[in-house]
Amino acid sequence: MGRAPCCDKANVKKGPWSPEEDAKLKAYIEEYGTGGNWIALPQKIGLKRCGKSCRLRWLNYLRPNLRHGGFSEEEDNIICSLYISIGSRWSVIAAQLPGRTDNDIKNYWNTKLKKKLLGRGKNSRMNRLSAISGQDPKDANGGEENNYLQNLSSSALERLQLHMQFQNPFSFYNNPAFWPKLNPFQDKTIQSLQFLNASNNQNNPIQGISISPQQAAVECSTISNLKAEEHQNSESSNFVGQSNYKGIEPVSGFTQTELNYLLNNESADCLPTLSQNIAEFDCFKEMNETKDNLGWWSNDFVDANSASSNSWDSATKVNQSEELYQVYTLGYGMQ
DNA sequence: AACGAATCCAACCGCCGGTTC
DNA sequence: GGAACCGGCGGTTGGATTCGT
Repeated sequence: MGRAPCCDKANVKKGPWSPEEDAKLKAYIEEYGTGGNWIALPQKIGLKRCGKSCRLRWLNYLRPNLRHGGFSEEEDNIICSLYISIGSRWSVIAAQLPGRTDNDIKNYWNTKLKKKLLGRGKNSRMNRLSAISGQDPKDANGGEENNYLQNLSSSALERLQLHMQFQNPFSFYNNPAFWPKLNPFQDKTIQSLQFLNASNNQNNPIQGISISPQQAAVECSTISNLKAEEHQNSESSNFVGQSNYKGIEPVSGFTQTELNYLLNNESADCLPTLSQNIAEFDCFKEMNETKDNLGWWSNDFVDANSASSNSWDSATKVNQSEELYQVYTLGYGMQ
């Protein structure tokens, strides 16, 4: 049996709100509150609107103390940092920015901040390729890479790209207590890695691999429940302080200086590791060009997932880890 | 000035989890 | 216990606006 619609869609108005509708809704809520029932609200007021639409209008536009546009650099940093840490949980991010709505932040990220952030890295790569080859940067970045990108969800890709710009000292594979029980997906990864190892020249082991296939598979797996719970438990305690967002220490480990560099073109001279990584920044550079370093994967993968996993249900975990598995296997030509 | 492309953002959609009955 | 209901959320859409040629 299907779910009953929240309203009679044939008799509700859709589209932009008129000033009269806004005034009615605002006046009623300010005087009587929502009454704990958005669905019944439009009928009480005499609005031909869906209750959900009323709720959205109130929350995103009419309620007091809202700010629109004009995001500060500090807010940019917070949004960026939180996005990298917890993903597209806009309501959580909005909770750290007084006066901002999740919708506003989501739009701001999608239209401006994302481009600002990822554009930097992309340009760095393009410029580097251009300098090396003398080619037009647009041509230097082959179509094959674009095919990889098309196979990824934007969220997974963005966050992976951002994570790749930094070295994270947290070593997942050095902490067996965090290793989850293997599931079929992980077994698949193991098999792929074993195949990869077997097909590689035994005398030419992949340089720099410091982990076993089992360990790599663990890293490519869904993040362990332990890490998820750990983060979930720590999440609320992180978001405390004089202002709402003071005290946040994102799981990604971005420092203020690093974020300033990414967002505001500040100097990276004082960031040897960062500047090195930025200069080489591209999602699949290491995969495509060297196949010799899995170090970034272990840390970044684990970190990206652990940070966002606290809201995953089991199906989502599988899907997201599958996405990252795609990153992994596509990059190494396993598929 | 005119047109198409790109961008912005308000609003909608559908899913999920919690609550109520 | 489970169906119905509701609020909340993130993803997506499409109209309006701005930009580039």
